[in-house]
Amino acid sequence: MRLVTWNVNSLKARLERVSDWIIEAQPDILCLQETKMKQDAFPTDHFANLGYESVHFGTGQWNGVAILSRVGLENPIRGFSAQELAQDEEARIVSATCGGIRVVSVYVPNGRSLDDDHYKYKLEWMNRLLHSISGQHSSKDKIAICGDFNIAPDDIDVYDPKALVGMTHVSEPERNSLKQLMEWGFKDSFRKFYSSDRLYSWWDYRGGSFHKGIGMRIDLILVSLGLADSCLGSLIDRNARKGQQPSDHAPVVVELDE
DNA sequence: ATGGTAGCGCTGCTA
Repeated sequence: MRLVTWNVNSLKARLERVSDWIIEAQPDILCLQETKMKQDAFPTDHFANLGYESVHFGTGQWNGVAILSRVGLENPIRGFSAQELAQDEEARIVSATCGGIRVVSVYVPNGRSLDDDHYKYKLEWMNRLLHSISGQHSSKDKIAICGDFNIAPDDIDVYDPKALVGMTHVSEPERNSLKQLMEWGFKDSFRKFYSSDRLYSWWDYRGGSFHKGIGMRIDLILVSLGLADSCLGSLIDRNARKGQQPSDHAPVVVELDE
């Protein structure tokens, strides 16, 4: 089973490109982030024609997360819980059971800067994610948290650790929030297969970062201990970051023996 | 040289 996460940076601007990629790459489950779409603008029928059931949680011009699946899609939940959504809840998490796996698509707040309130919100959001998962599951369950974490787990996941001291994505508190999730019972599926540096999933649009190899690995597929042994391989599709009007993120793929 | 680019939606915010 092929499980993918991809921050598409506007599904409206990227629908044709995303569709072409789906036809080429044949994911069984595809988690999307930054659809930047209202709930009813999501092209449900378009994806159905490609063979995918879907669930989308979107509120408009920012955020927006979705799951596409061709191996079933049950018990979808928009937001953190099945309780009624808070009016002002940002569209950053959606989950569904696909092919026996509880799949969670997340778009973790960026943080902006360490002295910004949005950074506190990022840490709180990560804490809420941990408690949402730990409150509903055992790490022996089959769970995959897929998405744009806006956190580079380690120094090898960024191009220049020294240049990023004092910035978001690499700070100790946010890395610790990710570590807590891992210690509860998740593995970074990509790092089961690769130990080297310079393997990134995001490159700034500005300054030709992609072609200079300046990026970060912030898009992760975390697999629960109950799913970790099923991982057969992983890759980041850098080709999807090339050409006309790419997203600034590349798709991250994991193959599961499921 | 704290610039640079992209998307949304219409002025500046977000990333």
